Amino acid sequence: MISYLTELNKLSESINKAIKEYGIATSAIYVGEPTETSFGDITTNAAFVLSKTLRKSPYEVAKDLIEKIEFSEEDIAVELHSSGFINFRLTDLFYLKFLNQIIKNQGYGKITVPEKKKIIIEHTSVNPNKALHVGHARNVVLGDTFYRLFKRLGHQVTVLNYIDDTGVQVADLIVGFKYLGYPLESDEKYDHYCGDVVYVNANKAIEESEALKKKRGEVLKDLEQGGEIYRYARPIIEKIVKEQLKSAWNIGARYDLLNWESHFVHGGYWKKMFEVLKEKGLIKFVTEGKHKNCWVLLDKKVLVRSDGTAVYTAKDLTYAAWKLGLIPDEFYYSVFTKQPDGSELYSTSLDGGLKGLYKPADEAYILIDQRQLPLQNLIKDALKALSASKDYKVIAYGLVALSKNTAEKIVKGKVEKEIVHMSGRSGIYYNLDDLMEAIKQVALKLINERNPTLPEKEEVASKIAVAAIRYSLMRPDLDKQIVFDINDALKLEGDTGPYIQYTYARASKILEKSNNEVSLLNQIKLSEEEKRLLLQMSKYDYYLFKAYSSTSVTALANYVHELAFAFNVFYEKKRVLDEKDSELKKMRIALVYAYKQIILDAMNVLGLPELKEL
RNA sequence: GGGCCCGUAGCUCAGCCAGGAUAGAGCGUCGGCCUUCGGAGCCGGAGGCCGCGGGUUCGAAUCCCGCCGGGCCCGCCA
Repeated sequence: MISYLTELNKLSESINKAIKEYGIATSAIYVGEPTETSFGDITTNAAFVLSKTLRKSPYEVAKDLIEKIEFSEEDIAVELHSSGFINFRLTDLFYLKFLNQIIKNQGYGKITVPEKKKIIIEHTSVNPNKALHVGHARNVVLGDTFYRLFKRLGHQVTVLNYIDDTGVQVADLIVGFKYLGYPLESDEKYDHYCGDVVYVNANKAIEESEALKKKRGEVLKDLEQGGEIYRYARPIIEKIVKEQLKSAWNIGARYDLLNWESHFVHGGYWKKMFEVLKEKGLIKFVTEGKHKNCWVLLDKKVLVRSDGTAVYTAKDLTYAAWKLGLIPDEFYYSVFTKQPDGSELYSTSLDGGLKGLYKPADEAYILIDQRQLPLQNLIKDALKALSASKDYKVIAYGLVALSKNTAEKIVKGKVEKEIVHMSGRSGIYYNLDDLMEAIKQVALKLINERNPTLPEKEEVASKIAVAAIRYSLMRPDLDKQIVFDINDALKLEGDTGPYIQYTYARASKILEKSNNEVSLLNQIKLSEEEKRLLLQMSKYDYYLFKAYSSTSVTALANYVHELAFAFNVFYEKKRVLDEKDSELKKMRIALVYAYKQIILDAMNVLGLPELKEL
């Protein structure tokens, strides 16, 4: 394998080896990208770190150290900077080998972690009583992107979606249908109808009526017990889930398994969990104080009330433990539906189907918004105490709120606050399907202006919308709150998903016109733009691993944008097809070919749909 | 009362984890590139006490402490 990362690792090793000759225990030696590209491709601050103990200037140390570092001069050139940084540059020969490798492999090649793991990732998990809004979309996009990343790195990944079909939100909806007379059918998309009309109004009515509150309590109890009302509700819920899935599929997501909360409840999983917790001494029965007669987890959180019923966190904990195989799996599994990517989506079941379909995971990831972090960390601590070898990983992200502007459009009136939080209950949210449609219309308009003869405009516009939505939701750092503004969301220029798709289309067009005549190179002569593009291309694996080890796709998305930018600069400055020098032309075709392979690979990881033309 | 996150250009954000070389993008703005392998592009200009104060250090946007501003969480609820 020839890549930036492999060269970086080799250098890092040999720098550390060279430092050992000084007999100094090293810590925090940086070997990596320099702050500015003009300094080189790889840099190290080793001389600064050593200068303290050696009592010499960084430059003096670097001058000496540089002689001790071993590397292949074929691939790397070294430079000593007057500041004391040692900078390395990849050579033309390195790039020649790198290009040929891609041409031979017809792609970047295998990028595999040293240790393949069984990973479970849970995302989406939206209450099945309404449509997905842009806040849920952040969860779906991040979850699906991590799934794609793990998969790309060679892990065995299972994607779960948890359906809370026994909660209050569903109970509200059922009250609306059963006692408030809302019709069971509608011409509207069903999840929109249920969320926008039935749930919002039912909730309002329930809050205002003690009698309805009592009814809701009965519904809730029946859902838990799997009685008559549960059987009435089940088909309604399934219909909503199917619509929610469509919205998620539309932006490129897929799942392996639906976990129904009712199956955990009716299957008695909490009782099993309770026994495990008791046996390991993680929960204690409290005999006095404010938690008298309750069972408390890790001296922090009540899990069983004084009346003997379990709190919601108990269900969360049970589910988490099940993922890691800490309680036995007694479910049956059956096919719920077929997905657009051709795969089958399974569902848990209590009566009939396959058994033991899913093996416990080594690592279980869950995507949550920041508000749930304290609770999920508690679960993480509890699981750690149950089994040290298993890893429960929480990926928390900032909330998606609405800008004042956008909120005013939804409530159709004045809004005081600069930022408005979405709320399914009060009907303040921007639905994902609506966003898709709005961006699609903008894209369609652009296509009609710029490329009116393009075939399958609708489909192309959809793919542009997917790229725009996914990129904008994965690009900000996880910690950052996103203030969603519809006017900003409709912009398709600059640092966006479509920008990246566009460079792929440009590369595809050139290759198509060259009749795809790509062949291995014997020599190489590179301009600044070409070298810069190749450098970016060689860094692909470096950023994939970085995204995995830091559990963040921000830097990866950023990198892909820079890669696309490097291609655009090359494209502006150098001609490919009308280049007179045949060797140069051959080299540039190879370069474009390699770019296309890598950007496509990257787009697959980020879930940006491929477009040969737009 | 206790805790978490954010604060970098007019706006939206990278960079902070592993301190180091002139703090970078996008949008907007002003100007340039249609003799176009497709302009959803490229090039340039203007625009920064990196929230404030202190500390550590030869060196701080980055680490530590305090404050200010914004968002959020903390029930035997779900």
